[in-house]
Amino acid sequence: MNGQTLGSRKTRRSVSSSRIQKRNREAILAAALGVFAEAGYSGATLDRIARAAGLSKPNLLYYFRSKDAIYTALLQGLLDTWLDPLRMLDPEGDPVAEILGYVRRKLDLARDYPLESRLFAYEIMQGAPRIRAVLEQDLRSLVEERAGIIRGWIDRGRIAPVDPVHLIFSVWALTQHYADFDVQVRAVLGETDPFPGAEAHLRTVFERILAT
Amino acid sequence: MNGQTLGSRKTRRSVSSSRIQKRNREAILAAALGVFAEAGYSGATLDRIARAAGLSKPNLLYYFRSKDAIYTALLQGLLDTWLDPLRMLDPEGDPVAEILGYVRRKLDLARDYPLESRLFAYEIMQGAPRIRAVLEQDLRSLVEERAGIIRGWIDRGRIAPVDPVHLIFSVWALTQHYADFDVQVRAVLGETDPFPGAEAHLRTVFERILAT
DNA sequence: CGTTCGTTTTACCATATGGTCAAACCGAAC
DNA sequence: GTTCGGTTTGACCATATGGTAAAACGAACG
Repeated sequence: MNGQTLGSRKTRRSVSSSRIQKRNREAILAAALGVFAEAGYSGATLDRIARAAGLSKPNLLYYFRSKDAIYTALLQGLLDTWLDPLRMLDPEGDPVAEILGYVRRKLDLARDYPLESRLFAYEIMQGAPRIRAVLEQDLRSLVEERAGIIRGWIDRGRIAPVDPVHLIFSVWALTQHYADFDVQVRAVLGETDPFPGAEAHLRTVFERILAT
Repeated sequence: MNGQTLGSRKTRRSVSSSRIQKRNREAILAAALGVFAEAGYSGATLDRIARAAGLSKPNLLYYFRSKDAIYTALLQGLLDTWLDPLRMLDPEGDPVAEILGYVRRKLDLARDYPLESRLFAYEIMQGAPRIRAVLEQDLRSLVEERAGIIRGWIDRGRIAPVDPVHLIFSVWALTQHYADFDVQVRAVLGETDPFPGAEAHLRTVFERILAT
């Protein structure tokens, strides 16, 4: 039985150890998220992650068998959160409000989880080596399904005709831009917080795109 | 006098050597662009770049004094090309046509120079350590100036009111998305070439945003 | 031919980095 | 207090990688 096991028999002993496990694994993931998001996969070092997590490098490797394992764990936990806003599109709701709500939730994610956004961006830009399969299956079918909903709205004349898939791409692009290219955005805007402006802008933009 | 010198006295000798210099420097930059764009700065190795350029590593370092020098040279050459489309906004032209033209030129860049796009994206995402100053000065003033033009069009009622700076961000985001997140886009679309669809979509989108 | 000078290669180095291992540690149960 | 099992550490290793030095190469010129 090694340390990776998170099983929960053995009364007190294993309760307290699993508590430590939980705490440390979370600390590691949090630290790793910061480092990976800042430097990308290859730019991140175990030393930096360990230091950020307040552990020694071998101790870190006691909780995750490799750098890759940490990275993969992060990605795995991310994907669901990342696609949730899209899943929330309600076919029964008001089309414009639904899409505006989607945009808003996505922008909120970009604002509140910029590290996660960047991590994801790095992975995709590198060719998505570890999540390509997920993209080609889960993501693809989710997008197709949601695009179907949007197409239904268009067919019923509830919103102006647009390519639904490219519309979804546009939401991704416009919202993630504020997280991933944060530095550029701030360089242009000065010290102002970009997000209030972004929110207003995106609302206007999508209202106009969808208006019948 | 070392090899870095590109001076041009000494008749034939230096002509032929500068020819070699030019050829090899170009080969190195081309190779490095591919490698950096694929793996990011820290993921790229001199060995890979050298092999891709058909040179040995020490030979590579005969032409550029360091990995950083190669990277910096690439970035430097890039920035101008990247901002050109924005510079071409003609205050005298038809507002909608001008902005649509800008979008189109930017999308063409994304299609024809995806490596450059990704290189740029990596740099920004890493916090733009080597071009932050340029962003905060050249880029910022260029955007402000061009935003002024757009604002003028709005004031004269030629296009619908939008925040001009966020409008420019939107152009960047929407066009670069197709280059930088290419893998994701293709995963969703299947084997289809995304660009024809993207072009039609973006034309529609910006027409609606700008329509009075 | 032989010198010259830009170019290329061979051999090499220091450091960084992912990862291993066995010993030490430590709190809880007996 | 001793034992037990999970946890932590110090020492260490192999490899990768950015970079250097000096010798070898080769085409042009006298």
